[in-house]
Amino acid sequence: MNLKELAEALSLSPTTVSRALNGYPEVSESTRQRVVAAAEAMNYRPSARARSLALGRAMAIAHVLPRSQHHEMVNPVFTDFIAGAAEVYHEAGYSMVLSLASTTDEEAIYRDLAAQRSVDGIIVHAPSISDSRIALLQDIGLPFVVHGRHSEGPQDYSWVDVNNRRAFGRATEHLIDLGHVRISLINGLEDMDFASRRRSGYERALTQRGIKIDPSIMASDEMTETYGYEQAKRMLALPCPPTAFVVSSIISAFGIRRAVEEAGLKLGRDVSVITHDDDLSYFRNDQGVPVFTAVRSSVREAGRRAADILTRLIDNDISQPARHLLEVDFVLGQSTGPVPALERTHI
Amino acid sequence: MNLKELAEALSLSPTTVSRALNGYPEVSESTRQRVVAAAEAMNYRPSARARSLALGRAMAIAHVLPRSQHHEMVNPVFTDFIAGAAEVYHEAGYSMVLSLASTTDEEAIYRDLAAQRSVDGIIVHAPSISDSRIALLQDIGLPFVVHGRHSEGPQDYSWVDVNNRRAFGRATEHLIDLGHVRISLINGLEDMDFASRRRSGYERALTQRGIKIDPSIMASDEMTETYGYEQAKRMLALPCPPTAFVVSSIISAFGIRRAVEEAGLKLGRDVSVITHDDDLSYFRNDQGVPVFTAVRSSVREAGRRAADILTRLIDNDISQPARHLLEVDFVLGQSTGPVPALERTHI
DNA sequence: ACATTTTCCCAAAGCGCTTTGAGTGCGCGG
DNA sequence: CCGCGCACTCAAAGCGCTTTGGGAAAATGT
Repeated sequence: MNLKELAEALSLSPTTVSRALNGYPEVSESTRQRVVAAAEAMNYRPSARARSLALGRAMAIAHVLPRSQHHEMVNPVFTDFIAGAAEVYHEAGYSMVLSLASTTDEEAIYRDLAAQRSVDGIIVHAPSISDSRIALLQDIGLPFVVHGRHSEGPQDYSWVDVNNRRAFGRATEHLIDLGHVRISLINGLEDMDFASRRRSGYERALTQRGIKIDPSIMASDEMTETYGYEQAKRMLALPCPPTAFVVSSIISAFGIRRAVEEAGLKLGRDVSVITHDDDLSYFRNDQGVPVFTAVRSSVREAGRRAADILTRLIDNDISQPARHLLEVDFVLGQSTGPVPALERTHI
Repeated sequence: MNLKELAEALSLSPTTVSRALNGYPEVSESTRQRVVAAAEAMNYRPSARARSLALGRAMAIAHVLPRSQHHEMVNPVFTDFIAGAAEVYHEAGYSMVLSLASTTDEEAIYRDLAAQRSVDGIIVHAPSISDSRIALLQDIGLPFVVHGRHSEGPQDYSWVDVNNRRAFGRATEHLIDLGHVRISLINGLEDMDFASRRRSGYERALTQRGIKIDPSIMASDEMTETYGYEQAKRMLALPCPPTAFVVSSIISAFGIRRAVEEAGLKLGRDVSVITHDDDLSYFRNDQGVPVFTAVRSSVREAGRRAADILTRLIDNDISQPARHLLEVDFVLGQSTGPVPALERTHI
């Protein structure tokens, strides 16, 4: 069923039918209703391909997810980010196309997307510290919004990010307030911008309070459960083990929890943990007293914001780049407590 | 840069350029190379929209993810499934479009996708026991592959599924072999087909070994960490608590682990757990001796298989519906052991 | 030398929609 | 009764590509 057939069935011209369906004033209300009813009855939908060809708009937005070459994994926070973004797209009539990119063919993928004109805009995920994609996209001239930021390179672009530096600063300070000195950082991959900001917040807090930064209790990798476990296990076996951990992901925090308990210690008493909490739908940390003390920021909300900005950018509702810095909630859970008395003497 | 401009730049007709780029034999090798080189140099890519309009193929595949109304959550196993599927699509030149559907507008979404001809095929996720989408899609006539199956309704469709019944039968039998009698089932949502099959495997094993099925130690819900925790906590407080759990998701298994340890018990000694393990990239359960004894089947592999079947279906490489039943690996981990002596006398 | 393939290239139509520019038929005032 | 504006409707062009059906030049056969 295409427009022409529908028009014939109605004894109208395609022009009139098209105008009727798109609500143009040139067509009388009575025929408009007739057309709409017929379209409904015959289950007619305009072909998205033809429509977007004529309109010059794809009504689609691409999400390019980097696939880490180490574990070939896709970061699970994307499900929630995407769920948030999808709400906005659905509302605005956009569809979402997903590309997984190994860092090698990434540039080619962006160029293709732009040259093929198959999408109207792009959401950039997981920017690294000096991410070449941003300059590339500016060069290409396709609207885009970054989930996160990059520290080095052009700054006049739209992004939605968490105040990572402050969040990890606060987390670290809180642990210091509780008397902890040996505070470990279990962070994401070193070249990710968010990881670098978190480390900077952590280091600044330590330095300000006169605590020396100790690389032997800092780690950086893909944030899996196993990673958290292994690092915690290793560090707890050190001659002078950490009494607290600041962690970049609740998933790794679970791994730390496992290592702590395996060592016969108790979370919140013998060892404290503060984690970043993306408020993942399948890892809610908000029932009663949360399991983990956490700095929390909903990644789903970030998805909504990013999608909202991007659709506006495409519609030319806004011309200036929009930045959105989300502050975290500091939620007190069961995983933190004062440094054990025994340790205090250690200092 | 479009085809016409490129053709003009080369002093050739659009026809010839198109044929050259698509490797038709009617154009001489020398001009073909000239065209390809120019296209490369001028960074020309055919417009996907125009191409698919002319070709009648969208070169796109839709994944429709149901969004549960309870928690508005998107099942995190999708990231891995999608990662697997994306590998195949990339190879075959397809792009992937994602739709999140609340169960209410689901039917409309499928009809739209079909009528708009914006995709060439669909992957159906998370089928319920009698899933109306399958009959709907057959009716519409769009190629599709189901990740999972449905038990009631038409059977002549393509699917990729895990042998859930056997997997959970084996898991349950293993626990019985270890002397367990009070075996709990922590399952997914009741109306999901996979959950029903798993329950059936569990119940059959119990029945065959003469153990009564006890609904008070069976639960069914969205498989979050919290859910596992809460159910385990509740059940461990029963007058006659379970000594073992069969669990549908490693995420919930972590919740159970938390409840077990909070109760001062030890996994694998006091309480046994066997979980289904999708081999998620961020929850690897395969380092050294796995944390959990598990029935494992890579959901990423399932994604690859489903995508492979779908692309073949679209290309008419296969005409018959293809079914693919994946068997699980039974991996022995640290979370299982013989029933505690104390409990044995309980029987 | 001419007829006949073969090789290479092109003009034009068509995919299904939107949109421009141009009619129709109607009621209205003069 | 005529001409004008208004309210509707339509034919046709265009979006950027593929593909059909030729056609001219070059290569081959006799």
